[in-house]
Amino acid sequence: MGATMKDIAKRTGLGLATISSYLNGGNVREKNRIKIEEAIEELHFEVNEVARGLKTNRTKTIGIVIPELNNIFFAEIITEAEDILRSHGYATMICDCRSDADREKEAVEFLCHRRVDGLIVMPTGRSDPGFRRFIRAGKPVVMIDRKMQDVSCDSILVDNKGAASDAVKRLLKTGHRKIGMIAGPEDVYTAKERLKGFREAVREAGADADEALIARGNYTIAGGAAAMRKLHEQNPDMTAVFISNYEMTVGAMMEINDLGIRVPDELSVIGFDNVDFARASVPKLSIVTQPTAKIARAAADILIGRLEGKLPEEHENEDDADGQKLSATVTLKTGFVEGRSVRTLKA
Amino acid sequence: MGATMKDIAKRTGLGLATISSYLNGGNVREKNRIKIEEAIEELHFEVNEVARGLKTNRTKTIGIVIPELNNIFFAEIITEAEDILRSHGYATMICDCRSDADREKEAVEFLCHRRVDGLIVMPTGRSDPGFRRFIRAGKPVVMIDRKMQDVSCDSILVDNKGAASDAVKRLLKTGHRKIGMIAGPEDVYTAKERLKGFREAVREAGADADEALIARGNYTIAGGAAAMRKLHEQNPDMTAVFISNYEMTVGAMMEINDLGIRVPDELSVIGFDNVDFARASVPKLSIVTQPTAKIARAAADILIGRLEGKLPEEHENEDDADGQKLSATVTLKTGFVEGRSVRTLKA
DNA sequence: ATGAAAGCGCTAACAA
DNA sequence: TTGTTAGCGCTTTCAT
Repeated sequence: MGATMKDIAKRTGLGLATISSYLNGGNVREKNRIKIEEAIEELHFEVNEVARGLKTNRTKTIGIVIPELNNIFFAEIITEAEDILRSHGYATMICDCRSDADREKEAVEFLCHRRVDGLIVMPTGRSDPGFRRFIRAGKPVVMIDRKMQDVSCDSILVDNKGAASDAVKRLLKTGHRKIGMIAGPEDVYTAKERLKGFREAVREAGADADEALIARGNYTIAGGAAAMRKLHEQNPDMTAVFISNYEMTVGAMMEINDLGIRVPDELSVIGFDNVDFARASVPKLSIVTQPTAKIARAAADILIGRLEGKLPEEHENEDDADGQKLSATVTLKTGFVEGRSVRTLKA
Repeated sequence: MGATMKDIAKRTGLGLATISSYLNGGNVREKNRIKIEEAIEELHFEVNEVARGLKTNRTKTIGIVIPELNNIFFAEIITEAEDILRSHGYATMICDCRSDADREKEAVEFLCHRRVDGLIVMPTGRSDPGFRRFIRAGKPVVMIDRKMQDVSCDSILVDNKGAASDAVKRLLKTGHRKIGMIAGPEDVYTAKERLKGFREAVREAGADADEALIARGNYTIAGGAAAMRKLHEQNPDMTAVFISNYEMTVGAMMEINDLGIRVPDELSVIGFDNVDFARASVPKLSIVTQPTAKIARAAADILIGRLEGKLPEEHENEDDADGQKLSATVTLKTGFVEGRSVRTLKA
């Protein structure tokens, strides 16, 4: 099958070390360089990254664990991250854990066995995904969309609270007082933050802070639809709604569609995340956007930095509490795309 | 760092072969089994898949090459395929090549170096993605959404022609005669097939077969929007339009939205692929759907079958023309989801 | 700059 | 059933 370095060595009459040196950018006499290149060409030699990985203990592979691949927000991040990582020679192993904590743990373990050099994780819920061992082994982990106090790893976050608060303020500014919110799961970090932002803005403005104006939607399409229906039933006088992720935005729009509610005449809407969907909606939706490409780049850059730059020294003594200090947290700003789904009230 | 088999051997006083046998499901005396399990537990031993891969020459890793990860159709397939593969112990390395033929080649090469055991490819265009060498090495390749005559690998297809023809027939049945189509790129297999189906149905029914009723849209949102505009301008009397993939459906809907065209009163629409989008549209879109889960399962099953079952014997003599016969082609049926975007004409 | 040799962690023959 | 040993393809001292 594939030719090996030995074959190249035989063919050129050189030693293994010379070939290896050539392959890794070392100095090789001009004459030999040519000989080697010829041999590689003729024998169709390709470095066996597996063998290299065994020897160097670095697989040049990054594991990515996500709740759902089939979700534009995550898919965009991964597309970008994979691109950057591959351009640095890193392969990407993706594990979709379908928003399930057990699968998440399995995935981390799976990737552990595969000896990935680092991990990008977008944790599903509250439970410990089990990558402590990973970190203890000195391998870098970057978390997206979640902060863990007791684990020392880098985090890439978005200003979720600010984004929600900003969206609500836009509604308030146009005269809305009875604003509903479709919130995410109680145990998800981003959902909590977004809800916080909502509450803060409502309270500050002295608008209606009735808890009945808040419905949980579980971050799914079905959840968004159900929450929309509930909000509509419980709050006949609600004039606007803020939906806090993309899937629920789709679900809510379906429900609005089904209920025959006209946007924005009867109900103003601010959604989340997907520009294309927003632009294709009738009327165009106003939405909060997240900087997916930046998130991906930040995650990939930090990971590569840790891997190739100055790694935080592996602490021999595991009970060293200082290890924590080394982790970084990047917080990115969200955006807003204006549509035609918000009505200005006369009142 | 991680414990190795040697450590387990020392700890238990057993030989390497016994440990290996245990790990691979071989027979081990009860006593020893327990000893081994204890040692594994205490030492936190985990098999090093890299070393195993080097030895067995099987990495238990599948490469997936796709045009766009950030695309629901592909994302759904990958989610499912990854799930199945992982449940069989295979890791998945994904390469997004952004619909670029050069990147596609790079990706295949990249995965080749990584010594993946097999490949799932959804080829971008016409050019040879360069996986011939792969096949020649006896490694299985499954192609999705494309057939190549001169390469012997398995293909998973969908009845694209039938799907398009069926969609058009629905329009014809409701009285439409001037039906536009937003077609995909000329060099993409699925696009060609869908266009064929459209033409066939139109011709059979004796409806208007004016070429001006066909606009190319490049399978992108922007392309779909531009094509929609063009169709609208060139065919003031067009009463229906069939859009042949998801991204273009979104784009077309945006444009329809911008142009202020009312669906279905002024224009009937049949789109493609994304049920959620269709249900969230106003009015609900009628669409052709593809069995993504089945596609993924077929691809994964065939691949695993080749890998674990009776591999087609590696032909010692490469010029054996008979190798071809062994490849399978699976063709799956599409579905249709009825919305409210098609108007029945009185005429 | 180059060669010889050891060894990464595992599997697989072969022996016992 | 279990132990011994060689070796997968590479990198990496250590000599030269």
